[in-house]
Amino acid sequence: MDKRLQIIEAGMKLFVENDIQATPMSAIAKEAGTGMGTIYNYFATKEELINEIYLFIKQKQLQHASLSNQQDGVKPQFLQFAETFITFLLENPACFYFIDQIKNSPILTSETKLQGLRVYQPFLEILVKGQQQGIIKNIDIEEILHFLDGGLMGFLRWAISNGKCTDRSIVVNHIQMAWDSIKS
Amino acid sequence: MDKRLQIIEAGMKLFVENDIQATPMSAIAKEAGTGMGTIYNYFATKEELINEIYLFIKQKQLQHASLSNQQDGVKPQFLQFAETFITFLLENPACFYFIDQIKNSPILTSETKLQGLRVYQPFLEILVKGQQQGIIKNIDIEEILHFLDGGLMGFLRWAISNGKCTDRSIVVNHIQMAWDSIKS
Amino acid sequence: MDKRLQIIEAGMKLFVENDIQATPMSAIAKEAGTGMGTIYNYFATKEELINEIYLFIKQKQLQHASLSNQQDGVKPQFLQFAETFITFLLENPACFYFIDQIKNSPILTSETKLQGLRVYQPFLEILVKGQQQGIIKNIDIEEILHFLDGGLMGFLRWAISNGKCTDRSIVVNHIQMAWDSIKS
Amino acid sequence: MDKRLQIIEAGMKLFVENDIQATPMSAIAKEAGTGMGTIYNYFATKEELINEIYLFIKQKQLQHASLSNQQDGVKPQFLQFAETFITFLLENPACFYFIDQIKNSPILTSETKLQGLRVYQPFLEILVKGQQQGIIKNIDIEEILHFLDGGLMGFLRWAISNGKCTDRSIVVNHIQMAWDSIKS
DNA sequence: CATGAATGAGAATTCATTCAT
DNA sequence: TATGAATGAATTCTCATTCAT
Repeated sequence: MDKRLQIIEAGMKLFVENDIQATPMSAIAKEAGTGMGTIYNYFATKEELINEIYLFIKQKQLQHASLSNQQDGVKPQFLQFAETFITFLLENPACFYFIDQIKNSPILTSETKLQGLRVYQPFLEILVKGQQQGIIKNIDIEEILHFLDGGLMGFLRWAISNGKCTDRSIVVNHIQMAWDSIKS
Repeated sequence: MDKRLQIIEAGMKLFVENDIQATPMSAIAKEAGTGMGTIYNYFATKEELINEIYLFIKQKQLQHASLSNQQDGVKPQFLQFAETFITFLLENPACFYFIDQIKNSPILTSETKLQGLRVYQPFLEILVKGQQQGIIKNIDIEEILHFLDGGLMGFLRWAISNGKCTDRSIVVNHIQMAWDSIKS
Repeated sequence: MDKRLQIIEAGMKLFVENDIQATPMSAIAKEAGTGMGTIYNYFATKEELINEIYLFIKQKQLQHASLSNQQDGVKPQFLQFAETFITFLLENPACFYFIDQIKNSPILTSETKLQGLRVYQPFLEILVKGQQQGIIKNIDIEEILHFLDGGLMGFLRWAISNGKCTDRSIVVNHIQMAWDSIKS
Repeated sequence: MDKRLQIIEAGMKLFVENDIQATPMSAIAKEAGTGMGTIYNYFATKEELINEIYLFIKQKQLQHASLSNQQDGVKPQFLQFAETFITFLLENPACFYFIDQIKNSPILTSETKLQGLRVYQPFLEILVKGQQQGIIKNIDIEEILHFLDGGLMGFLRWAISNGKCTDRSIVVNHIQMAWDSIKS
């Protein structure tokens, strides 16, 4: 019924399966069970569709992460946030692959990239608090963020590609490395 | 004179400036100062050209990194290797952007990806030695590698995009985080 | 209005005028009054278009020939069939040229060639009946067929090239030679 | 040693195996064991090469046929000529395929076609003599020729494609049909 | 809103021919 | 005379987007 959602989901599926540039809009229409023109009623261009899929995923990530950040200590909050973050992507590999594929592409507008960063807002606050308390290294917060984000994505790429999605020990390992890298 | 090299360099330049799928072979020919057909005397398809550019960069990375690994301790070796690695990419941003853009694309053949991994061989040996000496965390070596690689690329993406290429302090920060994340 | 038909007819016309390999798809589009892409909505490749034109002509031949084969004797039936066959091609020289040009080309799939042979079905039946009645030489039916077909095409090539299309006497001559060659 | 001959033979071989338009000059150079440019020392264009191959085959046909036409009667001469003609092509299928492929192509110049017709000169003389003696149908000599030529080629196409090259009975059948078709 | 046939600019690739060695 | 790397015009085919129904 919700054509817009159908199109977003069909697009994500095919973009991930075949690469964005190898996925014609017609294939998305077919997968979504709509006509070609219908897509253009909701998204002005292919690029806009891609941007909207990106934001759709980011939205889901945010919902997932914000459910539980009521802990008080910096370290527990960090661990908690990292785990929910990882878990979401491990459980939604299509989301991971899409984000990984598009993250650095000029197809994303700077506005979209900016909105995407909101997902990290809770994370930034934790880091800042940690720095104030002297628990976390006194390094430019953005530098830390990009290091952690890159490490996370690299780890997930390996984990998902090698079918380790259900192996909890590697998640623990990863969070351990992440925390050790930034604690004072 | 060396047409092959001219083409590789023109390809890298344009692929990085405009995105691969937005760069027609004709543009590469023009940039390289050759005819269209000449490219196809050296590379059977656009995909082969891309694979060869990837291997060309990896080759340069390897030469750069292997210059100096005569240190004896695990930590100094690690720091040394990480620094040369980072330095090379900071000084050759086009190489970084190309690798970052193509690394996970299905355009790269598995054979190419395999050859690309050779760059990390010295690194792997350091990590293994470190684990044997109990200096480095006892985590699957591949997991560590992908975490570090992802973190490095994420950090470089940020550093290069924000014009921090010449700021030596951030390199130090990064190496610090990298080492802390894996040491026991 | 019927784009498919327009394209088939434009293709036949140009292929015959200029040779197949000298006729770009763009020229066909122009002649048919459609866009380039429209052709590819109906025919997946140039080769498929060629195959379909061949079958289109064969279809027309079949319709033309099957109108009148109610005669009873073998000889009258033979003469009748031969004449309708010749007449059709004499009156549709473009069809003749196209068939003559493509008949032995590897561009035609074996499936297409097989379907094309259906045109000769009524003819084969006449020949078989003639052999049973001892009227026709007792030679492998396929050998006879290829001799007659070759002779017919050779004759038409000459007749059409020399503007004898309307000269009824040569048709009579031809049929005479054809019949004499196979009668016991 | 004789580069010209090597090139002609390589060209015939590849044109027959792959179709003319699918055979690049570079492939011919390779097959002939010469450089690309060498071909152009002997033949100004690809078309000229094709014309020369055609004439080369016609030349061989002529030599083969003219060996033995000393018989005196019209019918024996006819049978003799037809048989040598058929035999040559059955024994040299590449020649047959090449001629069959190119015979009606606009690639052949009218001059080339004219020269090619010389092969039939002895045949024409036999036919004329036969007509004068009332042995052969009183039909335009060219019409007869094209009928016979077409029938012959059609028959050979079938015979060679179906591996009947060594089956002498079909040659006899064919000559029988040919003679019956033209005799008074 | 929904549809999908029509469109044509644009891309990869081929290959006959040239010419410097 | 022999060579084969270099050339670029020409060709097939794709696909984002439009618009009449």
